[in-house]
Amino acid sequence: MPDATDPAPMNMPSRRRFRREGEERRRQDLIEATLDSVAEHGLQGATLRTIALRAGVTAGLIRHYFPGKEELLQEAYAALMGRMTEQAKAALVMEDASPRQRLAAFVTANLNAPIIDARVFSLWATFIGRARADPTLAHAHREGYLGFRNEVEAVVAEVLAAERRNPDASQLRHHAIAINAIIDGLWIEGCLAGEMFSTGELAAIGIKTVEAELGLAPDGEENQ
Amino acid sequence: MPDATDPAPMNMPSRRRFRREGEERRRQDLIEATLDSVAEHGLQGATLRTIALRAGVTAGLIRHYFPGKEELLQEAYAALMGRMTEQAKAALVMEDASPRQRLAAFVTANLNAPIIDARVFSLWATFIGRARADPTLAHAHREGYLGFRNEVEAVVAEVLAAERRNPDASQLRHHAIAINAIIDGLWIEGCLAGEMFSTGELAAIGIKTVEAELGLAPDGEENQ
DNA sequence: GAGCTTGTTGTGCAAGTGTATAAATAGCCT
DNA sequence: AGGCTATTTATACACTTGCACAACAAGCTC
Repeated sequence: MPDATDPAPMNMPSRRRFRREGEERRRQDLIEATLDSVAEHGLQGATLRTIALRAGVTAGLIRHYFPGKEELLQEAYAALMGRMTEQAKAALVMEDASPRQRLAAFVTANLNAPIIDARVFSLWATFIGRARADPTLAHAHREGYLGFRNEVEAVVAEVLAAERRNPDASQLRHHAIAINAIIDGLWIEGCLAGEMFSTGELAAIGIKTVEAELGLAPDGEENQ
Repeated sequence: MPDATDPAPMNMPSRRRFRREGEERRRQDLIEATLDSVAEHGLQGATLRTIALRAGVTAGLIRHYFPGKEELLQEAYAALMGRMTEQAKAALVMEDASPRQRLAAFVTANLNAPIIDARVFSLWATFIGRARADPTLAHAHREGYLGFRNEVEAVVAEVLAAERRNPDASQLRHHAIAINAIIDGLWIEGCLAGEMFSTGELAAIGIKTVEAELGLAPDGEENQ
């Protein structure tokens, strides 16, 4: 009579099968699995075993690619920020568009998917919450923030130049700070309560508010 | 024969001395210690033992006041949000002030200490990062956010009424969303990079941006 | 195909986690 | 002062965590 307690065939000692992936591919997968784990369970829930399970490997492998958990998390955060700013800046390099149109496109890009996304926001908040205690994170954020704000300031300068206005450096800086705040604030609202806004509504509000901040006359297509 | 393995003096059985504090006091202390721990070490570093140490008690006591760690964290978050919104709203109840002045005071209150504070921001980010996975946190945030936005919308209505403008509900809502975003965005900038702004600078930018959003004529004290 | 490199697995371990519970004592009531 | 009770301490426990390491096998080179 066969062994009823053992559901598996007799070849017990067989190890788990595996494939050798390229180094870059594995690192990428592990980073992605890390971001998924953090987004879903927070930093405390993102254990090496959880991450490994999600990446389809066993926990021990992580140590083969990263010195420790700390470094894995840092690389994951860097990857996240890189992706976000990259997508955001992409809207700025449009050819054949007036500065004002480029600014509007920038705002629109930042206030729609995939930038407006609950998962991304959750990750951002989780990591940024540790920035105060972790100088590495703080520095990474500072760089990203200043880069972003400088982009904004550059477009603003072009927009105002096209309007034949001549703001001084201080005014320019204030505009950049304010516009950055508008985008960030609406981004948060959209990520946290996305279903309260219809499609494109946040972008429309954003453009209107930014143009009001810059003192631009309302566009021809809408009045009041 | 005496126990030679015991390095301590003979009066061993002495326990740690303690005082019995009132229930409300102890709960308050534990919540504060929890917020401190979370702000300093993140959610993962906020262990029961760390919290207890900071509160000057032993870990076991926490279970006497809270069913579990989860509930302690939830109460801590509620306390944090309560304190923040309370301080913010306080600026709105000024007597003998025009709506426009009250709005300006509201913006100013939200863009200075103690609302602008790296520790508070760190806590906010840490908790809000878990909102997606924790319905309790999500609900608490939603309530706070809507309450805040409604306050803004009410003042905006008064301000515009005083200016003899007659916005419809949709315009009012958009103004509230935008102003909320401006405040939130500047709040983040101030918390994360406070030393980049001079005192009162953020509040000044905030007021100017908000008034531009509402289409208010610049105040008499400043031009351009 | 044989052999070698190294990516990958599996197991083990010490430290730390939240929770449970028994033992002690501070401080009120009489 | 003496006792009672609830607050507080202290210890135990089962479990998880990050990390270390030895065994293994995938897939290249010859």
